[in-house]
Amino acid sequence: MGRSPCCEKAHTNKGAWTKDEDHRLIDYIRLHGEGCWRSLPKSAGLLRCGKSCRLRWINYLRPDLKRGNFTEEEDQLIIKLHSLLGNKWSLIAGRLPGRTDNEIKNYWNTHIKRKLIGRGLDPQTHRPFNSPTANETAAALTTADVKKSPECLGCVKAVNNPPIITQFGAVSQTIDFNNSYPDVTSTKVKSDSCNSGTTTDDGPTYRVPGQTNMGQEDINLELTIGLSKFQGEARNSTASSAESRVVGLNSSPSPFGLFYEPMKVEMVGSNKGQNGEICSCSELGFEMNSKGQGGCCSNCQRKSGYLISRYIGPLLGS
DNA sequence: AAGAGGGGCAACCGCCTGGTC
DNA sequence: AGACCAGGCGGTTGCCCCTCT
Repeated sequence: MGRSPCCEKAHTNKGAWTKDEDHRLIDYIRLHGEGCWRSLPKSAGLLRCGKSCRLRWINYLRPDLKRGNFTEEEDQLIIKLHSLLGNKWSLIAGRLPGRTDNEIKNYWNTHIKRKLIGRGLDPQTHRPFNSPTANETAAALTTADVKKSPECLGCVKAVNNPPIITQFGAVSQTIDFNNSYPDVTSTKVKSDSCNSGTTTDDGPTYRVPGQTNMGQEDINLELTIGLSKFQGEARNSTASSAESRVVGLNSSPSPFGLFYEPMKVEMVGSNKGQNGEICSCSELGFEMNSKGQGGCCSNCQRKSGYLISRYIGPLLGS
């Protein structure tokens, strides 16, 4: 089945954007907000494809974009994230506020790739070129894996044959589920859509599919597994002095110790009554989104931000 | 000073996914 | 269930600019 073009290509401009076009787009979005990119060009008086407008806004015009060179910290973070996620630029961007997937992708291809090669590392596998297992290293979780199997890594394993995974290879240590998230079992975690061992008592260990330990010692990923600030609060949920507590979970916990959906939070103490949901970003030490309500995360500003924090936040530490 | 070559990056293309009807 | 649509994503292209000769 063919698809109709996203816009009438015969009457659209292409190539570099002019200042006038930028201003029209900015003004329109300031007035009406983002969304409905298909109809935006006509409404804004732009002879552009809706997709082109979206790209221009997201990659260049958005006011919260960070301009300038990448810092050494950002470099290291990108390398870490790429080693875990592969070319999932949008996920990586979700972890770097103010940076876009396109920017990171370009930066990777023009700078970091070369940097790693200079260190004798394969930029795709993050292993030394002479590593005998370099070719065996598969990409980390794919977007498709994540989207198709949001319940737990057990389901992801089913997508990623072979399914038996008993070791966490992206880090230099194995993760004991109970140790990495000791309170999951004591806070009545719902596991309504998957029963493939997410809350077992015998402490199963996991690894990211396709990754092994071999060669990892050559790259100090400095990954840590630990409880986040918010998890710490949840751990104290029985204490009367706690300001908030987890009262429900939309989904099961991951073996990484994260929830796949925003956590439902009941505020107690001085904030009583301001119940809502909290983005997993909070687990990384960020603030709860405004008024504690669910929806778009005020920190990451994008859905992929949720994903990144949900899936690998704890691996990176808070 | 001018042309060649390469790097950097904005923008485009085509495919995928999720939502709706 | 499947067709359709909008939005989103990763890969690639092509232009501009800088450096080198």
